[in-house]
Amino acid sequence: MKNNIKQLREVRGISQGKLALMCSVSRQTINAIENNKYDPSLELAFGIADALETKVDSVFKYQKKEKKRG
Amino acid sequence: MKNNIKQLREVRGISQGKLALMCSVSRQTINAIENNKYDPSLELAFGIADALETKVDSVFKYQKKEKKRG
DNA sequence: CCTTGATGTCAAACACTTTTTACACATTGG
DNA sequence: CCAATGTGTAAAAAGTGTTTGACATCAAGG
Repeated sequence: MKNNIKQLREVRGISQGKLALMCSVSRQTINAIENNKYDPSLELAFGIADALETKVDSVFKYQKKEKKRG
Repeated sequence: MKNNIKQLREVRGISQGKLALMCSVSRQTINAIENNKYDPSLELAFGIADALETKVDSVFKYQKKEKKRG
């Protein structure tokens, strides 16, 4: 799964912390998702898309699962 | 979160079991999601949308969280 | 009646997501 | 220097999603 949260965030001038507030999650959660540590829950994916005024399908793109490394 | 998996499935003549196979998850998982026991992971949401030849935003609609009852 | 396929439900176990707390570095401005 | 803001990272604990195995109901057909 890849996402363009960072780009969408930056053109809107929203920090990770602000986006976290808008989605009611921790700043670390947004940071981890942006950096592909893990995928958000479906609910949070909708929250993020909503905060960025776009669609889930526009923020996230599915791609074959990448195996986790060490 | 609500979804129209059942309707999308039925117009395509796909059973819960078949959809489960297409998504590589158990039949119970599809059943539980259809019956709003819980929301799928984002990855599975994409898998379901894909199997039903539509978009995540078309299959699932976000709505205020419903508190769990005993 | 018996079998088969589709659906609904439960519980235990396991894997993954999220929170919390804490520390690090860079930049901006007093 | 010191404070504030934005970002990256880590570990433990809590919460959520998924699998497996089991059992129940309903409908269709031998």
